[in-house]
Amino acid sequence: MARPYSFDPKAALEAAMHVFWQEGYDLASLSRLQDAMGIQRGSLYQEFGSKKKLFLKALNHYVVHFVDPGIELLTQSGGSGRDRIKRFFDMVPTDESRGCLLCNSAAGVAGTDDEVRQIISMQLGRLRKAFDNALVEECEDQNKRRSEAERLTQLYIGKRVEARTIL
Amino acid sequence: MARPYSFDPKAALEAAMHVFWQEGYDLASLSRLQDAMGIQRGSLYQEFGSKKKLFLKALNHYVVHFVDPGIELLTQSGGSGRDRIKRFFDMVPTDESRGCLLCNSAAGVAGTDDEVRQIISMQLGRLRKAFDNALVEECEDQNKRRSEAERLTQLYIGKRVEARTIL
DNA sequence: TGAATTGTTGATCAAGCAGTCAAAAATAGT
DNA sequence: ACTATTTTTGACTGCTTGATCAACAATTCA
Repeated sequence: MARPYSFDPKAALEAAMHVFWQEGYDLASLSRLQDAMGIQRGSLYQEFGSKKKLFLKALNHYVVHFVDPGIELLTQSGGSGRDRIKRFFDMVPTDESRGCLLCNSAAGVAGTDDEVRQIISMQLGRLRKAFDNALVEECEDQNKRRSEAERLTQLYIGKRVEARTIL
Repeated sequence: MARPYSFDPKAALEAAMHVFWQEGYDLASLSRLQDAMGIQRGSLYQEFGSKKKLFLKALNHYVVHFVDPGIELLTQSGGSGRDRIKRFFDMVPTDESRGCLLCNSAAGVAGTDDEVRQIISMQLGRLRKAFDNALVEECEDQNKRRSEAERLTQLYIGKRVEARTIL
């Protein structure tokens, strides 16, 4: 027995994700966010608590929708490991001038917020592990495999950050 | 016939560079900058014009001191190309939690400021060209060389951005 | 010494920020 | 229709931001 929601929290979160993706954490103002989300200030705070909490949920939304599919591709068993890695990099957009929210946040807000830093570190760790998994067939040396997975992770980050510099 | 400077502009610029490096363009407030530079607001504006102009000069200072030496190493003729590339990557710090100002700016302010974007793009282009130059002996195919130079540039960016996520 | 010139200072400005809150609106149960 | 409960609204708060400016200090040249 209460007033029902007039907005879809998932849709609002997605809109917030795009603002953070486009403008970065610092430049994404509450005014800009509430405009994009189509809700008022109070509703935003009632639903999400704070700007940082909203960002963390938006980041999680991004991971689920844009990182997990890649990790799944690397982890599932269709084709050889090298093949899956090739398909992964074929999927990486090079014309997305916003880059990758995870990588942008690594180079940005992760430097001043320890909680964000840990989350980014953990998510990049998942990607590294997925690369490692895809290399398991062709490389038995655990150390070589680890360092190759590391290289591939860095290559992914580099590709997406560099994409931001070419309009 | 006028009052002389009471501060060293080069030293002030270097201090500003470190603030931008540590905190990023947006979070580097004028108050924080003038504290680090040891000068007052008015002097800062008289000498550097605006926050953005100060940043551009600080970025240039960074390039001269931290990027150019690497480019020189890749370009000069000591040892084989592969050897110079190996030495280049041996020099890349992996424990610098601030990462690289150029890469941080690519993932950050380059997204909202076109002039910055172009400068970063140009500087990364210099690095790519230096890699290409170092590959000239061992690879005659111009296309393969270009794409390998691109890979190495992306690897550099990835290494330095990833370094920011591990304390 | 005094006038001219330039650097330095710190108070001040409007604008924008993240976050709060009391009042209004919309529902469900009685 | 009335009450209880929850959401929504937008004005408001105190604070920080980048930038400006008039008064003041330090120097050079005459």
